[in-house]
Amino acid sequence: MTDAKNQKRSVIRLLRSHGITPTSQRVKIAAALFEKPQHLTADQVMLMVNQDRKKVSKATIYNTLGLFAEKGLLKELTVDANRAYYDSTTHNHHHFFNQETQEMSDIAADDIEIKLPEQLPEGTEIERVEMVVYLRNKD
Amino acid sequence: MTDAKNQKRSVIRLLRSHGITPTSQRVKIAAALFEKPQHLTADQVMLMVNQDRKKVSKATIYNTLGLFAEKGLLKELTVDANRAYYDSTTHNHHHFFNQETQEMSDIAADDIEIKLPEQLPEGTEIERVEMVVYLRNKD
DNA sequence: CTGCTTGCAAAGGCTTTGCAGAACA
DNA sequence: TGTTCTGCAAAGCCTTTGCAAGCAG
Repeated sequence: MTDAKNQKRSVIRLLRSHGITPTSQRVKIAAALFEKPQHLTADQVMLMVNQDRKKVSKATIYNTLGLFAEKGLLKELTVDANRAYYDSTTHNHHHFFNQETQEMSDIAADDIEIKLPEQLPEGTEIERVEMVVYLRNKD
Repeated sequence: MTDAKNQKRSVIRLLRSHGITPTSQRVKIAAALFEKPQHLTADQVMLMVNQDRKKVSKATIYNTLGLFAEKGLLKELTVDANRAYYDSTTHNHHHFFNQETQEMSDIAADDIEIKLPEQLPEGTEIERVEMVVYLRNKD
């Protein structure tokens, strides 16, 4: 069996295991996303997925990214007020973001240390912690 | 002299000290913002400022908030993909953000501890660090 | 078959911009 | 008087939504 077919199968398995019906569009999007750890905007996903003849519509890209995030396959990041970024790696970690180049990279878990406050506002609990180190180019 | 007049004078001084020509609209906006530490969206500033007869236009609100942020009077926060928040306190600190209520609050500097990575991506330097603890209501 | 998905285009929310008139220095 | 600022409306960008046609189970 070819590698491509194997990859497709494992993507389908991944979707099913998260309660997502694997349509051809979703499989195509998932294959692009989960190929490697990366941080992508909806537009970038659109470009990756629409290289060939069979196009996936913008609406479906957005709906699918939203669905994947909701089902825990992706993490939506709030690093840039102008557009959403989706992280194909969902384990807990943080980010560098270079605003000049729009490039994001991960901060390895053991390169950072955060001691959170013990006192939270009345009646609340932590949902998640997002830390972003904004960078600029030197000189 | 009245307190209101004194407050107006100090706002004008503040603007001038940051190289901003104090027009009546800017003074009005600044007076609302710097009354106390707070986190406001453009819309909220609009509401605060337009209680009385003399209205400030939406364009001017946006332009002024952008100008204040550029001149270092305000800090623009990226906590919510849907809208920008402006923090009237610019010293370095972090935030709680309750997504259900849209409420933000400060995390006191000594309630938190962050050890940043020593290794930054090639050719970059840190511009700022933004950490947000996203909250949900308990139960 | 019956419901879930897709694609298109239109609508929506926040923010920026072009430009003419008003205010400032 | 020359420059800067304001307000209005229009435009822009990213994202969501309504709906008819298509596909999955």
